[in-house]
Amino acid sequence: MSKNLTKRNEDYSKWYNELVIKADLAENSGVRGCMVIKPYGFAIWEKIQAELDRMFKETGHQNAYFPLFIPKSYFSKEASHVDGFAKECAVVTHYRLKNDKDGKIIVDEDAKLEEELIVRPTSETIIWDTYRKWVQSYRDLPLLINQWANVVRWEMRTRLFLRTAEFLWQEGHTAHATEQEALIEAEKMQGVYADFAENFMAMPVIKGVKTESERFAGALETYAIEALMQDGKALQAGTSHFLGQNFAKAFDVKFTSKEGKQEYVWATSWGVSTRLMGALVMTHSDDKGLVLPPKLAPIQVVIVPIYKGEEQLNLISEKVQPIIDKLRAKGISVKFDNRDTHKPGWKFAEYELKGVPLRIAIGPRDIENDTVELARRDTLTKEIVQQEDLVSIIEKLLAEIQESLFTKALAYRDSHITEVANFDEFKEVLETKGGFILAYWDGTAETEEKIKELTKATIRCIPNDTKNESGSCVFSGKPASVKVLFAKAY
RNA sequence: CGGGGUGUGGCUUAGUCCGGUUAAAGCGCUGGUCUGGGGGACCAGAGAUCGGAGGUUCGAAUCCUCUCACCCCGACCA
Repeated sequence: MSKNLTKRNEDYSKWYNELVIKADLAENSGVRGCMVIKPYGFAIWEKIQAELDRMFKETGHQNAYFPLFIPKSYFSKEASHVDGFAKECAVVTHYRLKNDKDGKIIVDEDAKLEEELIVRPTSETIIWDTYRKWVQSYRDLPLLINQWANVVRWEMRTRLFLRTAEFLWQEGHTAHATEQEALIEAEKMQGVYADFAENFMAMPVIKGVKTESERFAGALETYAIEALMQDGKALQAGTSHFLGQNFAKAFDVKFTSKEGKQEYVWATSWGVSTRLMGALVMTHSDDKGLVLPPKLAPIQVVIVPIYKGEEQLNLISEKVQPIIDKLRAKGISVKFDNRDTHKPGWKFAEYELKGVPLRIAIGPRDIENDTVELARRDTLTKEIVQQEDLVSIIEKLLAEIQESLFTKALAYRDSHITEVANFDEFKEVLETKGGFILAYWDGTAETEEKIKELTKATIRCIPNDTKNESGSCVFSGKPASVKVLFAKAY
């Protein structure tokens, strides 16, 4: 491992790429655009999954699993959906290989599929084709299903976690009897995502709705949570869609209402992906490596012994064991790194790189004084504490770190929402300061497109808490009734 | 998919323009000794058909042709 990470202010993008690899989160694979998620990275993802899964179930959802392959005919039933994904689909055309005359493995042209299969870029079509059979009466509704799966979107340019050709995610797909209920569901899940982002990832997000051009292919409304990264670029961290009756109509999913009438069901879908890993990295980490919020850190506390010779190590191990037991009893994950193959200094740097929130160092001096050295990853501060106070201090500190990461990220985010009144200011802020720009927008796709062309900034969302005010559009000067958030985005 | 670039031990690179001993260095790896409160030192080792195929030549990492892969910048996207 080379010693130094590129500094964030030198090259943020390079810093990110290096960090993901050096912190052992993921690496590129032999397959273009596809990553290998390494054990440490996957452990974080598992924590994200576990918590989200709990939240989904708490809000009444059940998990299920639908196929990886989608028949092309299903896919083409919803027109705008096809338009949105057609350009990035992997297609399975054959089902057999054979040896050619030189002994090379080739595709067997005789084994052509009657109907080609799309590798799912998302599962709306196959799920709605299934829901048709599941839904007959209003009594079968609502249908509240989630699946954890991988999906494939054939991206031209990929970056670990932020955009990969294959990624892991969850996709919720719900069916409701009324429009109102589906709308509430879509908004509810946006709230679940925001809650998760802020309380577990310690990442402040803005809840809002997407403009028509940024909307999911096939949705009537897309609710999103938008986060701000340290380099001033926005990142869409989760989306929840109100699909109206589009998929119900395309797949003929009807139910008999209480009144005995045949009606189409109302739909939502919502998802977050391994992209959250990228968001997590870019929200908190620093030039020394990852900084993980305690609630998602695979290792919350690491203990590094400092010793000379086996005898001292044994003595320290004895002292450490009750500490480990007490911490584990409190549900805190602890690693005692007693490897003799690495030096303390090396380990310190290693765990800083990996973002372990708290580090305990314990050596002969501490044994004498019944103390340990306790170091915080987020502030890089160290203090000497008495062993008897250790567990309660750690509990408090973990909570404090979680809180402080959020507060710090929030302060950064809030100081990077800049309201502008005209387009010169807009460009000025975008170039010099970055972040979100709050401005009046006339509501037209033309304006949105022009601004994107000229500045590369897009409308990230119309914030939920926006007030109905009137002003003039930052670009066109035409009357405008909403303020929206612009930013350059990942 | 358009423009640019790079492929040399596990990693990062030098050497390529201008062909000529046994392909070089740092990191990492293995063994050992000393060490141990912030990536420690020294000694001794292992490890490369120079991305692949073909060609030119007495001789190719170096020149030519083809091919593959990856990276960066654009268009597209969670």
